[in-house]
Amino acid sequence: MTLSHIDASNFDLEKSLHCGQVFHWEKYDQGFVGAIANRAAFVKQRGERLSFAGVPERIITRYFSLDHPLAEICRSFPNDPGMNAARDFCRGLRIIRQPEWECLATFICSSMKQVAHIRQISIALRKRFGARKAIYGTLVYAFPGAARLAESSDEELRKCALGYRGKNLLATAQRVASGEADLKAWRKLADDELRTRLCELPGVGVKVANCVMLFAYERLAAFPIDVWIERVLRQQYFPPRKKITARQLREFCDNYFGDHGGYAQQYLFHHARKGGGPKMAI
DNA sequence: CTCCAGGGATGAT
DNA sequence: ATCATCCATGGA
Repeated sequence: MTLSHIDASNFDLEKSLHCGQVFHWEKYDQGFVGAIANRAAFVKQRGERLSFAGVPERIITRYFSLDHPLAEICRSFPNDPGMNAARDFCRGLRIIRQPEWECLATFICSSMKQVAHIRQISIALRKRFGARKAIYGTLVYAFPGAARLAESSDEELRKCALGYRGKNLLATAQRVASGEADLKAWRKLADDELRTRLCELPGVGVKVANCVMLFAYERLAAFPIDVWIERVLRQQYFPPRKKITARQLREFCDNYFGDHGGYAQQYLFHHARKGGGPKMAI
């Protein structure tokens, strides 16, 4: 399998894969192997040169959003100390374009879980139900389609260590497989309408819906609020010990971070988790 | 509005 | 080796 190379300036592969948006990539040689939709891919980065195998260039460019005007997006962030520190720390981090179902299913499983555990669930589902592919003699697994999971069972899903989430995943898989929930058709919906539809699915609340909007539907303003980001926001933007309702927090985020709030959220999130940024329990 | 089940990894003792 | 902690959703 031959390696191809492209210029990928203002891109950080490692950060983009490890900031909590995708969970199935594994280290291999100097890079990573994983599935992009149903194909096995190898990717590695050396400076501004991105090398890859297994998929054509357009798939790589699209998946890693190399077409996003990242410098412009970062300039649109608010100018405050916390945001500026996060912007510096996360240089090159891009929001990955994930297939809708793969993203939805993974984030249903993410509820009440930490990144390390979501990884295990994602890999377990892929190994048990997904198509097996090989690249450089290494096996990688595509994420199983909704139809495959819909014909599974609560018991079988629970073997993938997802506990009570199995019930929600199964019910949502059935709605997607039956066409009752048409994830592709939802692309044309406005943000609020899309969020409403996603929240009607079992196991999907506002937080998961916003993750799916950001990571699968290119809604770059969607701002998922989890406990991590909530800590960051309270610490950086609100007086200590002042009581702020979830609603006020939501309103602040939507107004303050602007059209690329989802990018700002990822940067704040990744900086807080990995950057030793604001002091918090890790 | 508040309370709490739920599962399994991870960190603390 | 056991114990406490983490945490989104949904339902009481």
